[in-house]
Amino acid sequence: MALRSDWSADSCPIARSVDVVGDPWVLLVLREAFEGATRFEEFRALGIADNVLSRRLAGMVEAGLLERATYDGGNRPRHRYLLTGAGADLLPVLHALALWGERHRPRSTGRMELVHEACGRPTQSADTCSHCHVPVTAADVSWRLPKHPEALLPLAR
Amino acid sequence: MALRSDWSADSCPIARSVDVVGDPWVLLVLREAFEGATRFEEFRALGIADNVLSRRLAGMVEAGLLERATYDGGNRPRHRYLLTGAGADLLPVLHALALWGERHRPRSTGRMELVHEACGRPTQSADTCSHCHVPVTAADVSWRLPKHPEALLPLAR
DNA sequence: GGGTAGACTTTCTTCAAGCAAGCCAGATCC
DNA sequence: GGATCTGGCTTGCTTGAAGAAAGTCTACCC
Repeated sequence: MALRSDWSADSCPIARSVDVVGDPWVLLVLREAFEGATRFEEFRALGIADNVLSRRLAGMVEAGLLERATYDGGNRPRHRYLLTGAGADLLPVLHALALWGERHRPRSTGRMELVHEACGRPTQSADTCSHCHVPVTAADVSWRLPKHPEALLPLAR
Repeated sequence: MALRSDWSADSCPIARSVDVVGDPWVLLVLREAFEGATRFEEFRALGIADNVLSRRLAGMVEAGLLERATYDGGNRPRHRYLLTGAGADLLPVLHALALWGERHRPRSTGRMELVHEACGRPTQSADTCSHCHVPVTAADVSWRLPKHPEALLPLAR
């Protein structure tokens, strides 16, 4: 598609963010990372093509959203991709998308809820507990997902 | 790029939203719309190619983010693209991107601020006034943009 | 009736998404 | 010790969308 436009030096912070996360796979890889995925194999569950996943992971490491850590899994070296601070700070973007999706693209099969651990209630805000009025981060929120309505999933960070 | 993946019927609301706004131009067209752009000619200022803009506007109308209104500008029929409720509800997504961009891709030239009209203070949340703790929508917020640091821009809705 | 403005449409080239297959190193099976 | 498996990629191919530029169409402007 010829070289896609570059907004990395745009004067608008929205455009600069779009330059980083204005891609479906980046957002979905982030979602998987928050849900605990760390290995190449785990991210494949998204249904992304291998070459695209490889490129995206490398790009996200370069963009500072993920960090590639080498650890040994049974004395063979393995890598995992861990959320950086910058990556974890994108949680409100995912939450805003989740809230919009629930409202404007609803499905009958179970809702997603963003539960504030401290008070146990779902919040309707992307970054604040709508009950306690305190800011929430990955450390304070768990997700209740449509596919596992009984489980409450603490987020990676 | 072969046909891009389709998440419109995914069980995850994040994926369903990504299906709609997981594209740089859609997000930037939305930003322009919040800043008051309504006509084809005005959106061109984004630097988007005409054919791409044409397709995006049509897609966003079909997705229910924009509404194409015909009005008469000097007894010749003209169109404008207006934000729908669903489009306006994407404001928190743009705000979350703006806050992330300011924090993790800062520029020395002026900050963007999301000002809650009622109290006059900038909020650090995507959808709540961090001072008053009330939810904020396009009706309650104005943007202070890096390129016009003196102006306070009320948002379209 | 020539020019301009707005809103597109068409044509062309380039590049990335998607798909499939291949590769390589270490572990595990037999 | 050869064969298979697993994880994490890389390579090759096809198709379609992004980008750039030019063309179209309608209506007013002078």
